[in-house]
Amino acid sequence: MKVLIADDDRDLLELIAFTLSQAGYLPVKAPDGNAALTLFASEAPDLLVLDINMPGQSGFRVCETIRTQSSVPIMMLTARNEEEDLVRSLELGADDYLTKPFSPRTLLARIKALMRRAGMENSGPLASGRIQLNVEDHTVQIGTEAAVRLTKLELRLLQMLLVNAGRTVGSDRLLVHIWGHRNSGDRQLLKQLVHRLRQKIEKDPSLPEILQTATGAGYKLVVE
Amino acid sequence: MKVLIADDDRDLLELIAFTLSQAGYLPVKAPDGNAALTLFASEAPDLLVLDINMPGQSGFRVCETIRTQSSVPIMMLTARNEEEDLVRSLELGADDYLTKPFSPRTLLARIKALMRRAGMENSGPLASGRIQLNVEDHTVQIGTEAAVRLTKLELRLLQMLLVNAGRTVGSDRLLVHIWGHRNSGDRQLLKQLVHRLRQKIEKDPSLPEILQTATGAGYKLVVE
DNA sequence: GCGGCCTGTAACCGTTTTGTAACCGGTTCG
DNA sequence: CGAACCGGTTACAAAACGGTTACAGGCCGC
Repeated sequence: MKVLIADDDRDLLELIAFTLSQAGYLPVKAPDGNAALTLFASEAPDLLVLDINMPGQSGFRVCETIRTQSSVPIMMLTARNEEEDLVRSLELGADDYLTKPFSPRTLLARIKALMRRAGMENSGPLASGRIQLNVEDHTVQIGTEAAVRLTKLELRLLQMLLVNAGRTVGSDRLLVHIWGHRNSGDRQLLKQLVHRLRQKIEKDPSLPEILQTATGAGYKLVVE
Repeated sequence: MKVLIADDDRDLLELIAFTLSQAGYLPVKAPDGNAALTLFASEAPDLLVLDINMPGQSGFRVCETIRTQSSVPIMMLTARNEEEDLVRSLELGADDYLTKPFSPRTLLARIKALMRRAGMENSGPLASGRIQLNVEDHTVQIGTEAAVRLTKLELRLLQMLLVNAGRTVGSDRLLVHIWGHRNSGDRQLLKQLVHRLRQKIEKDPSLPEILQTATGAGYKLVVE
Protein backbone atom coordinates (compact mmCIF):
# COMPACT_ATOMS: atom_id res chain seq x y z
CA MET A 1 0.00 0.00 0.00
CA LYS A 2 1.71 3.17 -1.23
CA VAL A 3 1.39 6.43 0.67
CA LEU A 4 2.59 9.73 -0.72
CA ILE A 5 3.73 12.19 1.94
CA ALA A 6 4.28 15.85 1.14
CA ASP A 7 5.83 18.13 3.75
CA ASP A 8 8.60 20.72 3.57
CA ASP A 9 9.67 19.98 7.14
CA ARG A 10 12.41 17.45 6.46
CA ASP A 11 12.41 15.97 9.94
CA LEU A 12 8.69 15.48 10.04
CA LEU A 13 8.74 14.00 6.55
CA GLU A 14 11.30 11.44 7.61
CA LEU A 15 9.48 10.68 10.83
CA ILE A 16 6.22 10.02 9.04
CA ALA A 17 7.90 7.94 6.35
CA PHE A 18 9.66 5.90 8.99
CA THR A 19 6.48 5.35 10.97
CA LEU A 20 4.59 4.22 7.91
CA SER A 21 7.27 1.88 6.66
CA GLN A 22 7.39 0.37 10.14
CA ALA A 23 3.69 -0.31 9.84
CA GLY A 24 4.12 -2.04 6.50
CA TYR A 25 3.26 0.78 4.13
CA LEU A 26 5.41 2.00 1.28
CA PRO A 27 6.10 5.68 1.84
CA VAL A 28 6.90 8.01 -1.05
CA LYS A 29 8.47 11.30 0.03
CA ALA A 30 7.78 14.69 -1.54
CA PRO A 31 9.51 17.81 -0.15
CA ASP A 32 7.12 20.27 -1.78
CA GLY A 33 3.89 20.60 -3.70
CA ASN A 34 5.29 20.25 -7.17
CA ALA A 35 7.14 17.10 -6.29
CA ALA A 36 3.91 15.79 -4.82
CA LEU A 37 2.07 16.27 -8.11
CA THR A 38 4.83 14.70 -10.14
CA LEU A 39 5.14 11.74 -7.82
CA PHE A 40 1.42 11.31 -7.68
CA ALA A 41 1.39 10.84 -11.45
CA SER A 42 4.38 8.51 -11.56
CA GLU A 43 3.79 6.44 -8.42
CA ALA A 44 0.00 6.21 -8.27
CA PRO A 45 -0.15 6.06 -4.46
CA ASP A 46 -3.20 4.75 -2.63
CA LEU A 47 -3.33 7.56 -0.14
CA LEU A 48 -1.98 11.10 0.27
CA VAL A 49 -0.73 12.96 3.32
CA LEU A 50 -0.42 16.67 2.52
CA ASP A 51 0.92 19.48 4.64
CA ILE A 52 -1.03 22.68 3.99
CA ASN A 53 1.89 25.07 4.35
CA MET A 54 4.43 24.31 1.67
CA PRO A 55 6.55 26.55 -0.52
CA GLY A 56 5.35 26.82 -4.10
CA GLN A 57 2.23 24.70 -4.43
CA SER A 58 0.34 24.67 -1.13
CA GLY A 59 -1.29 21.49 0.11
CA PHE A 60 -4.54 23.14 -0.87
CA ARG A 61 -3.57 23.52 -4.45
CA VAL A 62 -2.27 20.01 -4.61
CA CYS A 63 -5.46 18.67 -3.09
CA GLU A 64 -7.57 20.67 -5.51
CA THR A 65 -5.59 19.57 -8.52
CA ILE A 66 -5.58 15.94 -7.59
CA ARG A 67 -9.27 15.91 -6.89
CA THR A 68 -9.94 16.83 -10.50
CA GLN A 69 -8.49 13.52 -11.58
CA SER A 70 -8.79 11.09 -8.68
CA SER A 71 -10.81 10.24 -5.61
CA VAL A 72 -7.83 8.86 -3.70
CA PRO A 73 -8.13 9.45 0.08
CA ILE A 74 -6.35 12.61 1.21
CA MET A 75 -5.29 13.56 4.71
CA MET A 76 -4.28 17.14 5.39
CA LEU A 77 -1.79 18.29 7.99
CA THR A 78 -2.21 21.69 9.57
CA ALA A 79 -0.73 23.86 12.28
CA ARG A 80 -2.85 24.67 15.23
CA ASN A 81 -3.90 28.16 14.20
CA GLU A 82 -5.05 27.42 10.69
CA GLU A 83 -8.35 25.94 11.59
CA GLU A 84 -10.37 28.03 9.15
CA ASP A 85 -8.31 26.57 6.36
CA LEU A 86 -9.54 23.23 7.48
CA VAL A 87 -13.04 23.86 6.36
CA ARG A 88 -11.68 24.83 2.96
CA SER A 89 -9.68 21.64 2.80
CA LEU A 90 -12.69 19.53 3.50
CA GLU A 91 -14.64 21.41 0.89
CA LEU A 92 -11.87 20.80 -1.58
CA GLY A 93 -12.27 17.12 -1.06
CA ALA A 94 -9.84 16.18 1.67
CA ASP A 95 -11.10 13.23 3.70
CA ASP A 96 -9.54 13.89 7.07
CA TYR A 97 -7.06 16.17 8.75
CA LEU A 98 -4.61 16.19 11.61
CA THR A 99 -3.48 19.16 13.64
CA LYS A 100 0.21 19.44 14.42
CA PRO A 101 1.75 18.31 16.55
CA PHE A 102 0.50 14.75 16.54
CA SER A 103 1.96 11.45 17.61
CA PRO A 104 3.01 8.80 15.09
CA ARG A 105 0.54 6.48 16.75
CA THR A 106 -2.26 8.89 16.04
CA LEU A 107 -1.28 9.40 12.46
CA LEU A 108 -1.18 5.69 11.91
CA ALA A 109 -4.56 5.13 13.48
CA ARG A 110 -6.13 7.82 11.34
CA ILE A 111 -4.55 6.54 8.16
CA LYS A 112 -5.83 3.07 8.87
CA ALA A 113 -9.29 4.48 9.56
CA LEU A 114 -9.15 6.37 6.29
CA MET A 115 -8.20 3.29 4.34
CA ARG A 116 -10.99 1.36 5.95
CA ARG A 117 -13.47 4.12 5.35
CA ALA A 118 -12.46 4.47 1.74
CA GLY A 119 -13.09 0.77 1.26
CA MET A 120 -9.71 0.95 -0.44
CA GLU A 121 -9.86 -2.01 -2.77
CA ASN A 122 -13.23 -0.78 -3.90
CA SER A 123 -13.19 2.96 -4.47
CA GLY A 124 -16.38 2.66 -6.44
CA PRO A 125 -19.90 2.84 -5.08
CA LEU A 126 -20.28 2.52 -1.32
CA ALA A 127 -23.20 0.25 -0.60
CA SER A 128 -25.12 -1.23 2.29
CA GLY A 129 -28.37 -3.11 2.05
CA ARG A 130 -30.58 -1.53 -0.54
CA ILE A 131 -28.72 1.76 -0.46
CA GLN A 132 -26.06 2.33 -3.03
CA LEU A 133 -24.04 5.51 -2.85
CA ASN A 134 -22.02 6.56 -5.81
CA VAL A 135 -19.52 9.05 -4.48
CA GLU A 136 -18.00 9.98 -7.79
CA ASP A 137 -21.08 11.25 -9.53
CA HIS A 138 -23.00 12.27 -6.40
CA THR A 139 -25.91 9.93 -6.70
CA VAL A 140 -27.74 7.37 -4.57
CA GLN A 141 -29.91 4.56 -5.60
CA ILE A 142 -32.40 3.06 -3.16
CA GLY A 143 -33.64 -0.40 -4.00
CA THR A 144 -34.78 -0.35 -7.60
CA GLU A 145 -35.77 3.29 -7.65
CA ALA A 146 -34.18 5.68 -10.07
CA ALA A 147 -30.88 7.16 -8.93
CA VAL A 148 -31.14 10.52 -7.20
CA ARG A 149 -28.63 13.31 -7.49
CA LEU A 150 -27.23 14.70 -4.22
CA THR A 151 -25.53 17.93 -3.34
CA LYS A 152 -22.10 18.02 -1.77
CA LEU A 153 -23.42 18.33 1.76
CA GLU A 154 -26.12 15.73 1.32
CA LEU A 155 -23.46 13.37 0.04
CA ARG A 156 -21.28 13.92 3.08
CA LEU A 157 -24.18 13.33 5.42
CA LEU A 158 -25.26 10.17 3.71
CA GLN A 159 -21.71 8.95 3.47
CA MET A 160 -21.17 9.32 7.19
CA LEU A 161 -24.45 7.61 7.99
CA LEU A 162 -23.82 4.83 5.52
CA VAL A 163 -20.41 4.04 6.91
CA ASN A 164 -22.08 3.65 10.29
CA ALA A 165 -25.16 2.04 8.84
CA GLY A 166 -27.57 0.76 11.47
CA ARG A 167 -25.91 2.62 14.30
CA THR A 168 -26.81 6.06 15.57
CA VAL A 169 -24.41 8.84 14.71
CA GLY A 170 -24.38 11.73 17.16
CA SER A 171 -25.32 15.21 15.94
CA ASP A 172 -21.96 16.60 16.99
CA ARG A 173 -20.06 14.08 14.98
CA LEU A 174 -22.17 14.82 11.96
CA LEU A 175 -21.65 18.54 12.35
CA VAL A 176 -17.90 18.11 12.49
CA HIS A 177 -17.80 15.72 9.58
CA ILE A 178 -19.94 17.83 7.31
CA TRP A 179 -18.94 21.40 8.11
CA GLY A 180 -15.71 21.01 10.01
CA HIS A 181 -15.63 22.74 13.33
CA ARG A 182 -18.62 24.91 13.63
CA ASN A 183 -20.38 26.88 16.28
CA SER A 184 -21.52 23.88 18.25
CA GLY A 185 -25.02 25.22 18.75
CA ASP A 186 -25.71 25.26 15.04
CA ARG A 187 -28.21 22.44 14.90
CA GLN A 188 -30.33 24.31 12.44
CA LEU A 189 -27.98 23.46 9.60
CA LEU A 190 -28.20 19.78 10.35
CA LYS A 191 -31.96 19.98 10.73
CA GLN A 192 -32.19 21.55 7.31
CA LEU A 193 -29.83 19.16 5.65
CA VAL A 194 -31.63 16.13 7.04
CA HIS A 195 -34.91 17.58 5.90
CA ARG A 196 -33.65 18.18 2.40
CA LEU A 197 -32.09 14.77 2.12
CA ARG A 198 -35.29 13.14 3.29
CA GLN A 199 -37.21 14.91 0.58
CA LYS A 200 -34.98 13.19 -1.91
CA ILE A 201 -34.64 9.68 -0.58
CA GLU A 202 -37.73 8.92 1.47
CA LYS A 203 -40.93 7.64 -0.07
CA ASP A 204 -42.89 9.66 2.46
CA PRO A 205 -40.57 12.29 3.91
CA SER A 206 -42.89 12.88 6.87
CA LEU A 207 -42.60 9.23 7.90
CA PRO A 208 -38.93 8.49 7.41
CA GLU A 209 -38.07 4.84 6.97
CA ILE A 210 -34.45 5.14 5.99
CA LEU A 211 -33.03 8.20 7.68
CA GLN A 212 -34.43 7.94 11.17
CA THR A 213 -34.20 10.26 14.14
CA ALA A 214 -32.74 9.11 17.45
CA THR A 215 -34.26 11.84 19.55
CA GLY A 216 -31.75 13.66 21.70
CA ALA A 217 -28.90 11.64 20.22
CA GLY A 218 -28.61 11.95 16.48
CA TYR A 219 -29.66 10.16 13.32
CA LYS A 220 -29.24 6.70 11.92
CA LEU A 221 -29.66 4.87 8.68
CA VAL A 222 -31.91 1.83 8.56
CA VAL A 223 -30.75 -0.58 5.90
CA GLU A 224 -32.26 -3.97 6.87
CA MET B 1 -16.92 6.77 30.09
CA LYS B 2 -14.31 6.88 32.85
CA VAL B 3 -11.50 9.40 32.74
CA LEU B 4 -8.56 9.26 35.11
CA ILE B 5 -7.10 12.67 35.92
CA ALA B 6 -3.73 13.00 37.61
CA ASP B 7 -2.55 16.41 38.80
CA ASP B 8 -1.01 17.58 42.05
CA ASP B 9 -2.66 20.98 41.76
CA ARG B 10 -5.78 20.34 43.81
CA ASP B 11 -7.78 23.19 42.36
CA LEU B 12 -7.04 22.25 38.81
CA LEU B 13 -7.82 18.63 39.55
CA GLU B 14 -11.23 19.57 40.88
CA LEU B 15 -11.89 21.91 37.99
CA ILE B 16 -11.14 19.29 35.41
CA ALA B 17 -13.15 16.66 37.24
CA PHE B 18 -16.06 19.02 37.47
CA THR B 19 -15.88 19.93 33.80
CA LEU B 20 -15.80 16.32 32.76
CA SER B 21 -18.64 15.25 34.98
CA GLN B 22 -20.67 18.10 33.51
CA ALA B 23 -20.05 16.65 30.10
CA GLY B 24 -21.24 13.22 31.11
CA TYR B 25 -17.94 11.57 31.84
CA LEU B 26 -17.03 9.81 35.07
CA PRO B 27 -13.91 11.48 36.46
CA VAL B 28 -11.51 9.58 38.72
CA LYS B 29 -9.13 11.84 40.62
CA ALA B 30 -5.48 11.07 41.37
CA PRO B 31 -3.38 13.61 43.34
CA ASP B 32 -0.04 12.15 42.25
CA GLY B 33 1.64 9.69 39.95
CA ASN B 34 1.50 6.70 42.24
CA ALA B 35 -2.17 7.15 42.88
CA ALA B 36 -2.62 7.37 39.13
CA LEU B 37 -1.03 3.99 38.60
CA THR B 38 -3.02 2.39 41.39
CA LEU B 39 -6.28 3.86 40.20
CA PHE B 40 -5.52 2.93 36.62
CA ALA B 41 -5.32 -0.69 37.69
CA SER B 42 -8.40 -0.64 39.89
CA GLU B 43 -10.72 1.58 37.86
CA ALA B 44 -9.78 0.71 34.28
CA PRO B 45 -10.50 4.16 32.88
CA ASP B 46 -11.09 4.75 29.20
CA LEU B 47 -8.81 7.76 28.98
CA LEU B 48 -6.04 9.40 30.99
CA VAL B 49 -5.22 13.03 31.59
CA LEU B 50 -1.73 13.32 33.09
CA ASP B 51 0.10 16.35 34.37
CA ILE B 52 3.80 16.07 33.61
CA ASN B 53 5.05 17.73 36.77
CA MET B 54 4.03 15.69 39.73
CA PRO B 55 5.81 14.77 42.94
CA GLY B 56 7.05 11.19 43.01
CA GLN B 57 6.18 9.58 39.72
CA SER B 58 6.11 12.20 36.98
CA GLY B 59 3.37 12.08 34.39
CA PHE B 60 6.06 11.08 32.07
CA ARG B 61 6.91 7.95 34.03
CA VAL B 62 3.27 7.12 34.45
CA CYS B 63 2.74 7.39 30.72
CA GLU B 64 5.70 5.15 30.04
CA THR B 65 4.58 2.54 32.53
CA ILE B 66 1.02 2.44 31.34
CA ARG B 67 2.02 2.16 27.71
CA THR B 68 3.73 -1.11 28.49
CA GLN B 69 0.38 -2.62 29.38
CA SER B 70 -2.33 -0.65 27.64
CA SER B 71 -3.07 1.47 24.58
CA VAL B 72 -5.60 3.63 26.35
CA PRO B 73 -5.63 7.22 24.99
CA ILE B 74 -3.44 9.56 27.03
CA MET B 75 -3.48 13.33 27.13
CA MET B 76 -0.60 15.16 28.77
CA LEU B 77 -0.80 18.50 30.56
CA THR B 78 2.25 20.71 30.59
CA ALA B 79 3.39 24.14 31.69
CA ARG B 80 4.61 26.51 29.05
CA ASN B 81 8.33 25.91 29.50
CA GLU B 82 8.45 22.15 29.41
CA GLU B 83 8.15 21.73 25.71
CA GLU B 84 11.10 19.38 25.28
CA ASP B 85 9.46 16.88 27.56
CA LEU B 86 6.51 17.04 25.28
CA VAL B 87 8.26 15.58 22.33
CA ARG B 88 9.47 12.75 24.48
CA SER B 89 5.96 12.19 25.79
CA LEU B 90 4.57 11.93 22.33
CA GLU B 91 7.30 9.52 21.38
CA LEU B 92 6.45 7.48 24.43
CA GLY B 93 2.93 7.10 23.18
CA ALA B 94 0.91 9.99 24.53
CA ASP B 95 -1.78 10.91 22.05
CA ASP B 96 -2.20 14.61 22.61
CA TYR B 97 -1.20 17.35 25.00
CA LEU B 98 -2.43 20.68 26.32
CA THR B 99 -0.36 23.59 27.52
CA LYS B 100 -1.44 25.28 30.74
CA PRO B 101 -3.36 27.37 31.14
CA PHE B 102 -6.24 26.14 29.07
CA SER B 103 -9.98 26.62 29.14
CA PRO B 104 -12.30 23.81 30.23
CA ARG B 105 -13.99 24.09 26.86
CA THR B 106 -10.73 23.42 25.10
CA LEU B 107 -9.91 20.46 27.26
CA LEU B 108 -13.30 18.98 26.61
CA ALA B 109 -13.06 19.44 22.88
CA ARG B 110 -9.67 17.77 22.77
CA ILE B 111 -10.79 14.90 24.93
CA LYS B 112 -13.76 14.31 22.72
CA ALA B 113 -11.54 14.39 19.66
CA LEU B 114 -9.26 11.88 21.30
CA MET B 115 -12.10 9.53 22.09
CA ARG B 116 -13.39 9.78 18.57
CA ARG B 117 -9.98 9.13 17.13
CA ALA B 118 -9.51 6.13 19.35
CA GLY B 119 -12.76 4.80 17.97
CA MET B 120 -14.27 4.60 21.41
CA GLU B 121 -16.71 7.41 20.97
CA ASN B 122 -19.46 4.88 21.33
CA SER B 123 -17.79 2.12 23.21
CA GLY B 124 -20.63 -0.18 22.40
CA PRO B 125 -23.41 -1.04 24.75
CA LEU B 126 -22.53 -0.89 28.43
CA ALA B 127 -24.01 -3.94 30.06
CA SER B 128 -24.38 -5.55 33.45
CA GLY B 129 -26.59 -8.50 34.27
CA ARG B 130 -29.83 -8.20 32.39
CA ILE B 131 -29.45 -4.48 31.82
CA GLN B 132 -27.99 -3.37 28.55
CA LEU B 133 -27.39 0.32 28.05
CA ASN B 134 -26.85 1.57 24.55
CA VAL B 135 -25.21 4.94 24.96
CA GLU B 136 -24.99 5.88 21.32
CA ASP B 137 -28.68 5.91 20.62
CA HIS B 138 -29.96 6.51 24.15
CA THR B 139 -31.75 3.25 24.78
CA VAL B 140 -31.81 0.50 27.43
CA GLN B 141 -32.93 -3.03 27.17
CA ILE B 142 -33.90 -4.96 30.28
CA GLY B 143 -33.90 -8.72 29.95
CA THR B 144 -35.83 -9.55 26.82
CA GLU B 145 -38.14 -6.58 26.96
CA ALA B 146 -38.32 -4.14 24.08
CA ALA B 147 -35.67 -1.42 24.18
CA VAL B 148 -36.75 1.80 25.84
CA ARG B 149 -35.71 5.25 24.75
CA LEU B 150 -34.09 7.45 27.40
CA THR B 151 -33.55 11.17 27.64
CA LYS B 152 -30.14 12.69 28.14
CA LEU B 153 -30.51 12.99 31.90
CA GLU B 154 -32.04 9.56 32.34
CA LEU B 155 -29.13 8.16 30.41
CA ARG B 156 -26.62 9.88 32.67
CA LEU B 157 -28.34 8.62 35.77
CA LEU B 158 -28.51 5.08 34.56
CA GLN B 159 -24.97 5.21 33.31
CA MET B 160 -23.68 6.26 36.70
CA LEU B 161 -25.71 3.61 38.47
CA LEU B 162 -24.74 0.93 36.01
CA VAL B 163 -21.05 1.62 36.32
CA ASN B 164 -21.47 1.15 40.06
CA ALA B 165 -23.96 -1.67 39.68
CA GLY B 166 -24.93 -3.32 42.96
CA ARG B 167 -23.42 -0.58 45.07
CA THR B 168 -25.25 2.42 46.47
CA VAL B 169 -24.41 5.74 44.85
CA GLY B 170 -24.86 8.78 47.06
CA SER B 171 -27.36 11.43 46.09
CA ASP B 172 -24.70 14.11 46.08
CA ARG B 173 -22.54 12.19 43.68
CA LEU B 174 -25.48 11.67 41.41
CA LEU B 175 -26.39 15.34 41.54
CA VAL B 176 -22.87 16.34 40.63
CA HIS B 177 -22.59 13.81 37.86
CA ILE B 178 -25.88 14.66 36.25
CA TRP B 179 -26.22 18.40 36.71
CA GLY B 180 -22.82 19.51 37.87
CA HIS B 181 -22.70 21.51 41.04
CA ARG B 182 -26.10 22.58 41.90
CA ASN B 183 -27.79 24.18 44.83
CA SER B 184 -27.09 21.28 47.15
CA GLY B 185 -30.60 21.16 48.53
CA ASP B 186 -32.00 20.46 45.12
CA ARG B 187 -33.03 16.87 45.74
CA GLN B 188 -36.27 17.47 43.97
CA LEU B 189 -34.60 17.17 40.59
CA LEU B 190 -33.15 13.82 41.47
CA LYS B 191 -36.44 12.65 42.94
CA GLN B 192 -38.15 13.56 39.70
CA LEU B 193 -35.56 11.98 37.49
CA VAL B 194 -35.62 8.72 39.43
CA HIS B 195 -39.38 8.71 39.25
CA ARG B 196 -39.39 9.25 35.52
CA LEU B 197 -36.76 6.63 34.91
CA ARG B 198 -38.68 4.11 37.00
CA GLN B 199 -41.77 4.68 34.92
CA LYS B 200 -39.75 3.59 31.94
CA ILE B 201 -37.77 0.65 33.23
CA GLU B 202 -39.68 -0.89 36.13
CA LYS B 203 -42.42 -3.42 35.61
CA ASP B 204 -44.30 -1.93 38.57
CA PRO B 205 -42.90 1.54 39.19
CA SER B 206 -44.39 1.67 42.68
CA LEU B 207 -42.46 -1.46 43.69
CA PRO B 208 -39.05 -0.87 42.19
CA GLU B 209 -36.98 -4.00 41.62
CA ILE B 210 -34.14 -2.53 39.62
CA LEU B 211 -33.63 1.03 40.71
CA GLN B 212 -33.88 0.77 44.47
CA THR B 213 -33.80 3.41 47.16
CA ALA B 214 -31.17 3.41 49.87
CA THR B 215 -33.01 5.61 52.33
CA GLY B 216 -30.97 8.52 53.57
CA ALA B 217 -28.07 7.63 51.31
CA GLY B 218 -28.91 7.39 47.63
CA TYR B 219 -29.92 4.86 45.04
CA LYS B 220 -28.58 1.63 43.70
CA LEU B 221 -29.08 -0.67 40.78
CA VAL B 222 -29.93 -4.31 41.40
CA VAL B 223 -28.70 -6.47 38.58
CA GLU B 224 -28.44 -10.00 40.03
C1' DG C 1 -27.20 39.70 -16.44
C1' DC C 2 -30.74 36.05 -15.74
C1' DG C 3 -32.52 31.99 -13.85
C1' DG C 4 -31.39 27.92 -11.77
C1' DC C 5 -29.75 25.34 -7.80
C1' DC C 6 -27.36 25.16 -3.31
C1' DT C 7 -26.71 26.88 1.19
C1' DG C 8 -27.47 29.57 5.31
C1' DT C 9 -30.82 31.98 8.38
C1' DA C 10 -35.02 32.97 10.69
C1' DA C 11 -39.53 32.16 12.36
C1' DC C 12 -43.39 29.14 13.66
C1' DC C 13 -45.51 24.90 15.59
C1' DG C 14 -46.33 20.83 18.15
C1' DT C 15 -43.98 17.59 21.12
C1' DT C 16 -40.75 16.14 24.43
C1' DT C 17 -37.86 17.11 28.11
C1' DT C 18 -36.72 19.46 32.18
C1' DG C 19 -37.56 22.44 36.22
C1' DT C 20 -40.65 23.92 39.99
C1' DA C 21 -44.21 23.61 43.33
C1' DA C 22 -47.46 21.44 46.20
C1' DC C 23 -49.44 17.45 48.58
C1' DC C 24 -49.22 12.83 50.81
C1' DG C 25 -47.86 9.30 53.90
C1' DG C 26 -44.15 7.45 56.81
C1' DT C 27 -40.40 7.93 60.10
C1' DT C 28 -37.63 10.32 63.55
C1' DC C 29 -37.02 12.76 67.59
C1' DG C 30 -37.62 16.23 71.01
C1' DC D 1 -48.22 14.91 70.16
C1' DG D 2 -46.32 17.69 66.63
C1' DA D 3 -42.64 19.69 63.97
C1' DA D 4 -39.10 18.36 60.76
C1' DC D 5 -37.51 15.51 57.34
C1' DC D 6 -37.67 12.14 53.72
C1' DG D 7 -39.08 10.00 49.49
C1' DG D 8 -42.94 9.27 46.16
C1' DT D 9 -46.47 11.30 43.44
C1' DT D 10 -49.34 14.64 40.84
C1' DA D 11 -49.69 18.72 38.30
C1' DC D 12 -48.17 22.40 35.70
C1' DA D 13 -44.84 25.81 33.60
C1' DA D 14 -40.62 26.74 31.10
C1' DA D 15 -37.18 25.41 27.95
C1' DA D 16 -35.31 22.61 24.40
C1' DC D 17 -35.87 19.93 20.39
C1' DG D 18 -37.17 18.47 15.81
C1' DG D 19 -39.91 19.29 11.63
C1' DT D 20 -41.47 22.57 8.56
C1' DT D 21 -42.09 26.76 5.70
C1' DA D 22 -40.27 30.80 3.81
C1' DC D 23 -36.81 33.69 2.13
C1' DA D 24 -32.32 35.80 0.88
C1' DG D 25 -27.55 35.60 -0.78
C1' DG D 26 -24.01 33.02 -3.44
C1' DC D 27 -22.58 30.54 -7.21
C1' DC D 28 -22.71 28.64 -11.80
C1' DG D 29 -23.98 27.89 -16.52
C1' DC D 30 -26.30 29.95 -20.18
